[in-house]
Amino acid sequence: MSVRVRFAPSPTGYLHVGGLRTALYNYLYARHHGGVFLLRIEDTDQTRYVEGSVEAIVSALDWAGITPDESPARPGDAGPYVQSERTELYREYAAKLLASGHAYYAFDTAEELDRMRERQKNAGIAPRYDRSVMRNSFTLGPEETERLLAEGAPAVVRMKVPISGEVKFHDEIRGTIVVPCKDVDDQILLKSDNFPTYHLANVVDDHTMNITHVIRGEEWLPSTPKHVLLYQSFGWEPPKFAHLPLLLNTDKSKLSKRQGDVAVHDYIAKGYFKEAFLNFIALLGWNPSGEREIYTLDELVREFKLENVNKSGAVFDLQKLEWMNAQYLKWFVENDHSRLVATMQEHLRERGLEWTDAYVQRVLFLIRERIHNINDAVAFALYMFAERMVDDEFHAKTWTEQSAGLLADIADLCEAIPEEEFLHTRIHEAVQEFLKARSLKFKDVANLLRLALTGISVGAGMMDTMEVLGKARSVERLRSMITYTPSATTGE
RNA sequence: GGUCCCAUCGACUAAUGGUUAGGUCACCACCCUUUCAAGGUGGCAGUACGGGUUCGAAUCCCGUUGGGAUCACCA
Repeated sequence: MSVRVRFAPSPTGYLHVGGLRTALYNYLYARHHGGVFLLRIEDTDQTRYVEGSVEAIVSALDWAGITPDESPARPGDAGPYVQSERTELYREYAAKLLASGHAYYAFDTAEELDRMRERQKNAGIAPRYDRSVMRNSFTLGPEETERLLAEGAPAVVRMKVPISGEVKFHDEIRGTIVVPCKDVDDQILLKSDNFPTYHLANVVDDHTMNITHVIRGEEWLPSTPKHVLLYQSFGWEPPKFAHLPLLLNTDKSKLSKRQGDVAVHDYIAKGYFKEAFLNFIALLGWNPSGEREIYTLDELVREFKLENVNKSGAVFDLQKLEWMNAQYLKWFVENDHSRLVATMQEHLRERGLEWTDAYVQRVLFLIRERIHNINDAVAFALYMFAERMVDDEFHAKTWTEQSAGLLADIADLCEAIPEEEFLHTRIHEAVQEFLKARSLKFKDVANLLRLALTGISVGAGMMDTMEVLGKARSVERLRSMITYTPSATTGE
């Protein structure tokens, strides 16, 4: 049977980076085996639904390029796999379980359940639905149950977990897992509002959608025995399970909003490349056993194997993400810069600045090894796009008695170079000649030039910077520095 | 607390019974140098602990400890 996997988020806001990794592994697994990757929206809890989150999830997936083969966002496809649109289906299946004796009705109120849990807590035992004392088909008897139902009393359907025995299943990543039935709760399957809970909907959907592999986060491991029991009750062959290690905060707890950004959109907004981001999260919990760090999506597809997925959680380390993004940045600047130039143009427009693509590209090339993220490019080299802002501290440290004279001479010397020869090699030549005549080293004027040309102490090489800046602007900046006076400080 | 999962440098990981326990990020030093980077070279740093099994254990088994997840009419 060919592989069919699904990513099944619930629409409660945004796509979590852990969710993206789960989606990615599902996608990689499907592509690797020539299978199908599906998206299913698990929205059976109407109270938690957040407007617009389905679109947010779909757009994040789209950004990453791991688009589902069939999805609710693509009308006309085999979907729609939106659970709230299939509630009738779950009710039918709940009825089957009721009929076969694998489920029963319960009429307890929220308060009664709270009290039950309170008692259990005080007695030091695990909170679990106590079938023998609560109000349900068993304690009430068939007639009373029928009467309550006929009256329309609020009722839920609970799964009837065997008293003894054990549930056993195989996890593709963790091996055999065994849990005693006595530790499995009589989970609610159908809520009193007639909506299914996750457990029922999930099992019914995975079966009816012919899902072959359930690849999901480790947080689902504890409820998997319930699911296995449900498959058995229905007489269905369960899919294969693979529970992925969690993505962790620095303190090793489950990656959460409290300790940093967890929404994929946050990282999109920060300017990370999808290639770098995918590469990075792919390697969190999985490794193809080599010493390589950089992989394209196609390469990930080719290499991906469930058996290489790790068992233990992985800390989401921003530093490594930064490094990886910088690697991709350099590569893109040198090989495929159109997207980057477009991004920079956007940032320039926001500042009311206008430059040609060709110029923007030259600046980008100039600074490509000094930034990690394309979003930093314009701010980093703002002096290339706008008037230079002089850092007064740098000025104070750099400026000496000789500075004015040196700048005047170098400005003259630059002026003498023909426009079309204003290239870094030619400028270098001229400056060296000048320095030699004065018995000076480049070191002696480097910071002065930097001050005049960029205003700040950090940046690309001076000759290259001048070439990109152009003759006119270079000369102008050198000259205007001569008469520059630092803005008056309050002490003066 | 019950149940389940997990355990190699600070972080991500490689090594599936025999390696001086390897690589990457971060950190440190040096080189390069025109500041800052980038790059190069080197360094720091790990098999949680205790028992077994074996000629031989990071690797298999048991226990301890530690961490995590989960225990809703949420997913």
